[in-house]
Amino acid sequence: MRYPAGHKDRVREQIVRAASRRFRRRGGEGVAIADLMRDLKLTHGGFYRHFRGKEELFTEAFLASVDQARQRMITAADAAPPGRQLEAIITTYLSAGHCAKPDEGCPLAALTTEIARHPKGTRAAFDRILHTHAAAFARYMPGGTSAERERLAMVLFAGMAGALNLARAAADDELRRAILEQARSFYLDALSPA
Amino acid sequence: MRYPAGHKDRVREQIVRAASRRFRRRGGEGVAIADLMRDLKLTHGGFYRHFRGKEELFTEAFLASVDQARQRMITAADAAPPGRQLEAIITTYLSAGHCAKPDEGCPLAALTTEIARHPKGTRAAFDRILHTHAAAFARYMPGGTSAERERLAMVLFAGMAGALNLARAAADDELRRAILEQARSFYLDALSPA
DNA sequence: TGTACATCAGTGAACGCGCGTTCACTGATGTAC
DNA sequence: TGTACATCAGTGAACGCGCGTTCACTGATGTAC
Repeated sequence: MRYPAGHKDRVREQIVRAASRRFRRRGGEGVAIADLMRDLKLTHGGFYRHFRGKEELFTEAFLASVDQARQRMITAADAAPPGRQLEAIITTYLSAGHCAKPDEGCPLAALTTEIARHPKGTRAAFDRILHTHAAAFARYMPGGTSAERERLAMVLFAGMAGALNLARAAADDELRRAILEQARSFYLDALSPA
Repeated sequence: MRYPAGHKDRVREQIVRAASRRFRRRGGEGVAIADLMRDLKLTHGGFYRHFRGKEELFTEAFLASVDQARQRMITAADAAPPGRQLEAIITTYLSAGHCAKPDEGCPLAALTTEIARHPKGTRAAFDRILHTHAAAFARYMPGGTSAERERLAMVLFAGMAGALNLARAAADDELRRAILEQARSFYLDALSPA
């Protein structure tokens, strides 16, 4: 073969990684296959050696970015002192840094609205990753059964994603800052074991 | 003139109303001017007698739908018994009916993510309507100064919008129902004057 | 009162552009014999 | 070992389509005289 063993897999991974960033920054319809491939020093024709089409890439990139975001967030949580992991999750998620970098940030914030408009197959994959995601965070949540804590994690992340999106939409820096701060104190209060 | 007085204003209003529904259902890039005009038994060329372009329509339709959503929500709140208005806001917003009808529902849920990707002019208009919106709901919020209650209203609506979007993205009906229910009890608890 | 002209919301063909996808081709390497 | 052929990731022209926008035109009514 022309290329060394593993070459194709590496290229595919690069496409997925680059796509996951672009999708988060610009949304599904704001990303062109040709631009994406050009960034990787490739041409658009080769794309179809790796994916059936754009929808497949979107789904795969979304799933990959959820996994990546989860790992980062759990790393941040576990770096916190015992008993303060949930606090670390909330303050990290609702930080100015996360707000300023949608392309490296939580794909639930950047893409959930449009996933609601995607075909059912994509949304079924969404259900599964959402479950995986929430299950991983359930242990940081207060409350009853693990199923309850899992649902609470879903609602917490959904709520924080909503606040992050609102902050990102704000044109005024001071308004953005105020939204993030208010959201941090709201979710910290709401989930403190009072 | 060919058309009676007030005709142009009425047509413009119809365009804005139809657009606001389509934008909420399909997103900004999912709406074609020609389709929109065809629904109103008009042709696409006439659109430019009313608007400078699609961006202007998007902004105007968004603002109009926020006003409309606010009026509906305040009507629902004020129909509740005294002391239970906030509860009415939360249960109405997070109802299965609202979840099932994005085109008639809250534009903050349907469009905030993509507004974050719009030009600064659009986002400045967003800041103003957000302020108006939150100020109108501040009186239902618990807590200190009116500025604090206003920011709390922003965070509450952002959070509920996040939960609504998550529920809309879910492919499974049971998951959708569970997200809405968990979100209702979470926000009710968090804001009950405990 | 009648006639010529101006107005302007709406029409629909046409333009230009972006973009997803297809396809014949390339060329380096692997394999068969 | 050498030669002919197969493989296949990547190339880039081309196709088809949707869509935002422009523009010359229509025709009913208002206005000037």
